[in-house]
Amino acid sequence: MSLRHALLALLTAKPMTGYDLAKVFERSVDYVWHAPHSQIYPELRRMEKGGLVEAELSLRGERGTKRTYSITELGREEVRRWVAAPGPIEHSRDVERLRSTYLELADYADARRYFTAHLEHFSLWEQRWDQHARQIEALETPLIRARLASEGTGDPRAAVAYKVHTYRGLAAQARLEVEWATEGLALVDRLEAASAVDDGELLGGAAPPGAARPTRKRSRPRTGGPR
Amino acid sequence: MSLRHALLALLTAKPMTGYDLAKVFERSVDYVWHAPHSQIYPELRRMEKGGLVEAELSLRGERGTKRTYSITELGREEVRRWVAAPGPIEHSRDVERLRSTYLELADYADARRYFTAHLEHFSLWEQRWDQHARQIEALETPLIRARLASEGTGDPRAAVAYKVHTYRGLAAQARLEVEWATEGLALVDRLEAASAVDDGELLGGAAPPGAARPTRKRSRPRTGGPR
DNA sequence: ACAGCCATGTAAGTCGTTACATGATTGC
DNA sequence: GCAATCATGTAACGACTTACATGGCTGT
Repeated sequence: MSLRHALLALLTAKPMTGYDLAKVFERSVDYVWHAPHSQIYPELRRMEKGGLVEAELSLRGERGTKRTYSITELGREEVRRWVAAPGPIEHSRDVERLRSTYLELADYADARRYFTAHLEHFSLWEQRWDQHARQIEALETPLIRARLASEGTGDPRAAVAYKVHTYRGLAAQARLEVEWATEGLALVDRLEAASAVDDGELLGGAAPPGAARPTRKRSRPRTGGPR
Repeated sequence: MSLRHALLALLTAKPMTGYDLAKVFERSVDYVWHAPHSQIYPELRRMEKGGLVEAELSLRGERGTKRTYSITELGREEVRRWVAAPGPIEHSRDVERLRSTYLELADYADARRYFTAHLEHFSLWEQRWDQHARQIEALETPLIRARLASEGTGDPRAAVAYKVHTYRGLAAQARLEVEWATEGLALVDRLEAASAVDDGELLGGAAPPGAARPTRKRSRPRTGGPR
């Protein structure tokens, strides 16, 4: 139920509509979680029923109603409880690592594409997270300003410090991913070079000495890339 | 559909039963993904229907049937396609970071508990992943031996190298998490010290000069920890 | 005989993705 | 008038969790 707590946490800063919240999730700034509006609207309704949030209605045209949600005291308690209750940490489930475990099934060109895409993705995110950390530190985002202006949300210096620490942590993670991908590219180079040497030896007629190395078998010809 | 590909990738090493596969996922070794048997058995059936795997049946008692699955050529193609096709990297969705963003809602003792639990969790995993990388490098796990003995699975040196690189990457990630949590603990100390100083000043009667600092308001008394 | 592991499943429910669907307001 | 953005929903489907349920084999 993390979506619920993410929404409650955001609403401690200021009242927002479902649309606002979806924006924060989707295209913005507060990037540690993600959810589409199709998940957000029903969840807000459920939370309203549960008394965790309250909606202020305003009409738009004949039929449209805009619902601006604020967190209730019950909601505040719930989010406090959630932050303070650690609970066991979830299992890692990382598609990219899963894929990289089996890169030997692809050819060198594909492996390079894989690591290159990884590198580009995470160097983009490193920048985003790092910049976001700096913006929060400088109190430049609307959300952190709203949060500091709001009452009953704990020590404001702590609010800033924890967020900065979180986003810097994410940036450091991304930096590590970039390093890992760079090393991955170097690894592909080494593997390809080693394989080329073997082929040379084989062409030269001399089998590698002593090695009980299993047959290297290409189950089908490579489709692209020089070798 | 990563479960499907994880299963297919494991079956490239050797034929296994659902139980074997669940073991690999749950309590073992190949830890980059996780799935319970309740997810594995139906998925194997679906893959069998789709012709990606084949089951060899053996009877156990009157009614029991053991199904040992092997990957088919179609399955091999599917897993190769999956490894070679990068596809966009998924959004990060990290409950722990989400929580740490809002630690100001908890008290200092809870924040310390949070970072301590994080630290312990990831230092355990760092060891596991690092050890696993070393075991694969030394060809000590049954699975990597089976894989090297099997045919048509690409360059065996690459198979080892990519796995080692993956698990070392995971270990490095875990190491970073440990550092992050350690810094987090230091941060809590600093925040608490700063807050104690403020209280001292306030008790001494002198308001801090010039600062347009928002009111620090404790919405309810802290429940634990010295201050 | 009993414990522990081997072995396979079903069911209910939640969470999340993707696509479908509608309409209002604002600025050019 | 049109495009972009504001604003809110539903539906179908797939992924994942947790609990329930059953029975065989092996060693002590």
